[in-house]
Amino acid sequence: MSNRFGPDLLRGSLDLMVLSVLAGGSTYGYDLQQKLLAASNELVQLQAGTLYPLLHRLEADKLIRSRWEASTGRKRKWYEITAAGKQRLSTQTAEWDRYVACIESMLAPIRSAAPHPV
Amino acid sequence: MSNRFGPDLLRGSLDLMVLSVLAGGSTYGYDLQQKLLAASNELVQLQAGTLYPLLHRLEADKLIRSRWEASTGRKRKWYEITAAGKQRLSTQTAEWDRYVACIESMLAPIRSAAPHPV
DNA sequence: GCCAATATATTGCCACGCGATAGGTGGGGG
DNA sequence: CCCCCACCTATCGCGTGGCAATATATTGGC
Repeated sequence: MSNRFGPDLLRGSLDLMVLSVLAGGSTYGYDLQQKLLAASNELVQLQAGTLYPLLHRLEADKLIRSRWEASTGRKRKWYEITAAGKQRLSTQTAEWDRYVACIESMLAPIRSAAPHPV
Repeated sequence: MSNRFGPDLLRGSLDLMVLSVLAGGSTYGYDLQQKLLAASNELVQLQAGTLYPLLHRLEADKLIRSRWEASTGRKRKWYEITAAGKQRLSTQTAEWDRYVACIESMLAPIRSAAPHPV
């Protein structure tokens, strides 16, 4: 099964989501996937082919940092948000807010156009 | 100059925006571009290479309908939303709402994490 | 020992925003 | 009167990134 949102919707905010989860504490890929699933009320079901390339991109951009760790039992690749990542999270959040406000103002007339009459 | 939002953010909601504008009345491409610019407070500056292919896609999907019209002076291609388009607008709006709620719930802990202390 | 869940990774496909480019029309100023 | 410029639509190629499919290894339970 794939994602409940279209791939296009996700595209704008996947980085934001992942960074925000990692801002709440370090974790590894598979667990991140589960956390997103839970935090989104089962709506964001990230595929492995989406998740891992994304993490690699974020790491290449120095927004996150990784380390192989076996102390917790199984060998897993733990990710941690960097200072640059936190900064990006902040600017991305601000852009997200502007974006939502923008769309909402465009949808306003539609919404008030009585979908169900008084 | 390009769009003020990244291409990825736009991707999820461009259809929604265009349909919502057209739901407010028929118009032609160039004017739609200006309307979006104005309605978004200059934030959504759609390029021609984005706008026209998008309109053609929406028309191919029967969500909008076009007609060359010269009665208003210059020859322009007028677009009108169809019944299917209105229906799509409605479902897309609902999905948008779920999407925003989802992201907002993920951002909530970040926002409450004292960006500026009490 | 076998199987399912856990865990990471890669490849190819495809959609689409964007920059660049092109072509045509109409009106106002020189 | 003609030229320029704003207007208006269109297309091509590029890069990005989500996704399905696939591969591979590990661990715990039965």
